[in-house]
Amino acid sequence: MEQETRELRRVGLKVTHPRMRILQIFEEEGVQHLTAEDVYKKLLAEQEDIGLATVYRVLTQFEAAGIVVKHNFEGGQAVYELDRGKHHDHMIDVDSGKVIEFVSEEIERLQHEIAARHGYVLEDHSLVLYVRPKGKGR
Amino acid sequence: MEQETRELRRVGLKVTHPRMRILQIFEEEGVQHLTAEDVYKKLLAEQEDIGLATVYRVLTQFEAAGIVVKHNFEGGQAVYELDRGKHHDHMIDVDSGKVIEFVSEEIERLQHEIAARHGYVLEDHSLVLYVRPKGKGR
DNA sequence: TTCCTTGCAAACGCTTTGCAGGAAG
DNA sequence: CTTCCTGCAAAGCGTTTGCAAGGAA
Repeated sequence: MEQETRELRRVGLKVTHPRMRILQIFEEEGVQHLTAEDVYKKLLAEQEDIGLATVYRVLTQFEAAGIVVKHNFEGGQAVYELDRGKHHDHMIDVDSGKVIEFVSEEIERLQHEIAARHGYVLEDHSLVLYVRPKGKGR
Repeated sequence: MEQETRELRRVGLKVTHPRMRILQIFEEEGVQHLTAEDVYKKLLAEQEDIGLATVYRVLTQFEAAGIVVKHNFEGGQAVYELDRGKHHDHMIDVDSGKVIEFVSEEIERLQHEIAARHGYVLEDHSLVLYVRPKGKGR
């Protein structure tokens, strides 16, 4: 409560009920990757009367403020996760839809190298591995 | 003409005018990455009376047939390119929107390694580097 | 003749926006 | 009290689909 209030003030957003509740949802244990609709449904389940449009607006503001990171994985819906500061890429289990995070300094390094080799500076990147549990053939 | 006809027959699609023209557009010199709308506009410019819905349908069929590969880069529109057999990833110049292709055996290898380390088999992946010309600060 | 394919317009799914009332500072 | 925020409904955008007419094999 205190923490969320400070976080919102820090990024210059008014401390409103919808923003507090949405921020809290992302800070719950075990919550990692949520679509706008996931957030909306969680709010409904908690008897909150917050519109889907507001969820989108708040998530967009959170993204601009660096509170949250947005990912455009395959399949329409964008996914959001709290920005905990440490960069990582994602692996998606195509059977279960589960999202696994990973970090590879080696790949990060190679990316910069490749960009440089072509006369560019790496600004950002998107890497997603689509995987299947070992042994469960297609 | 002959070539396209064979290609369509090979994948079991009837040889129709829209399919021929769309395939030809992708085989033009210098053409690499096109959105459905890019294709549609090129057809219009050539006085072809082919609907946008048909372009989408044909591209979807081409993708299923392995004639074309679809990419979901940032920003709404999907991008298609001819599948020339050799896998590669993409680098996007965020200033000009230019798309550059590259291959890194090293990164490919690391991806398999990372998936394996987590008990998975790599089925597919998506890697896009967002870059800016060296020396042109943000 | 028999499917497959096409163009059109309508429908779709996700996201954004205009507006008027309501809350935060 | 002023400005920002919200819910609602409508609009937007890229893509898909139902339908009846038209074309390939």
